[in-house]
Amino acid sequence: MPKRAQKHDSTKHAILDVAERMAREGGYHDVSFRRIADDVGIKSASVFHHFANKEQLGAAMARRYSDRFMETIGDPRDPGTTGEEKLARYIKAFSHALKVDRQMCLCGMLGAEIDSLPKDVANEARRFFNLNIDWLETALTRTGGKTGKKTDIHGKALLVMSALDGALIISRATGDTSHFDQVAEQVSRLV
Amino acid sequence: MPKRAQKHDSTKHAILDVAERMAREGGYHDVSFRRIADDVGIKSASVFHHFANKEQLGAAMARRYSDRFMETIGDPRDPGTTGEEKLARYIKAFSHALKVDRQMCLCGMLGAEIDSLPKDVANEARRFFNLNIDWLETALTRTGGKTGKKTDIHGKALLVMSALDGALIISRATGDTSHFDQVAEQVSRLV
DNA sequence: GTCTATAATTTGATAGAC
DNA sequence: GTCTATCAAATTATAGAC
Repeated sequence: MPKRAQKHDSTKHAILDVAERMAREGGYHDVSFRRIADDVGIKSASVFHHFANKEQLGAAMARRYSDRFMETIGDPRDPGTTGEEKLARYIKAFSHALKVDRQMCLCGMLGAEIDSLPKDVANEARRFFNLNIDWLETALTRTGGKTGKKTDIHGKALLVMSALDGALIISRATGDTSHFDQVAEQVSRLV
Repeated sequence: MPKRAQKHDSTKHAILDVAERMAREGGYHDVSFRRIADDVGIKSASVFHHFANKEQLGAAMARRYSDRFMETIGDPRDPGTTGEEKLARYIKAFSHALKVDRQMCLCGMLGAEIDSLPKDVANEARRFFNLNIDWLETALTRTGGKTGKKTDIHGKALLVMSALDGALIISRATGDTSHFDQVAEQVSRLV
């Protein structure tokens, strides 16, 4: 039977949850071990038992976010759904961040900060964007019952992701979630 | 003749320059009085002579950025240029941030951080977005020789700004400036 | 796995001399 | 307008007991 270091890993999860919330509100530089510890209900020294340093915590946080995001949007090759339905699902993931989480997309935030991030954190942010572009290119390959041109699809993927990330920022900055909806509506009509 | 507190205001300008660069790289929370002072070549106590606290420095920085940006993009009612030309100029301003400054749009960064910003800084960021949306709506009112529908124009303004701010993030995160160009090309064909 | 205690550094900010 | 000196608090991080 497999050995396991801990039963539930609940503290590590809780740390990542709090760190993610902080980063999605104020960015990587606004994440603090003390405040994480306070929120989780432990001491900051205990956080270092789970993550060697802030860079590794940041990288784990970004990696977990990316993995969860990719799982949410599903398989871009799923033959059971159309390109339009896949795009709708992608838009829904951003909408969820805005309206349910009421936070930025973590990697959108990290992307904006990219030049100031420790190497491992920056790499995880980069990975998120590359995964998203690939996913969108695959999902948008066939829309309207037709197979599109590769360069067009690449451009559309970039536009979709740019518009949604930007719409998150604008909606949150203006405090008007309908701004996101109006962008999303146009994005979904793009394909 | 008008009294004036100082001749050139050069230190104040230098402080704002450095603060802006720091904020556009790492966000508001990564701006530090000590590091500003080091870069300018003064002591951190001297920075407090020009700005009472970090919030006021941040607000002044955002205000100056907005004013400069609006001046760069010009008069949206200028009868000498078409809506298409105005949009091209708007896109150019974002392109300049990416390729010349090699930094984020300051207010795009502050917009992402909005929930974690001191009140005055957040208000300046909000002002930037409202000014931009208004500018775009005015500039895009007449394109292709026709006057568009108000709701369409509002939506287009939001999409243009969202896409460009998002494209800045994606291009910087992936390290590929052509990603911005591909988004910009589609945005300019939108009108 | 969590704690106390602590180190070394950085942070925003103030008082007061020049 | 800039400086020295200083402060209280916060930061990342470590050592070692339990």
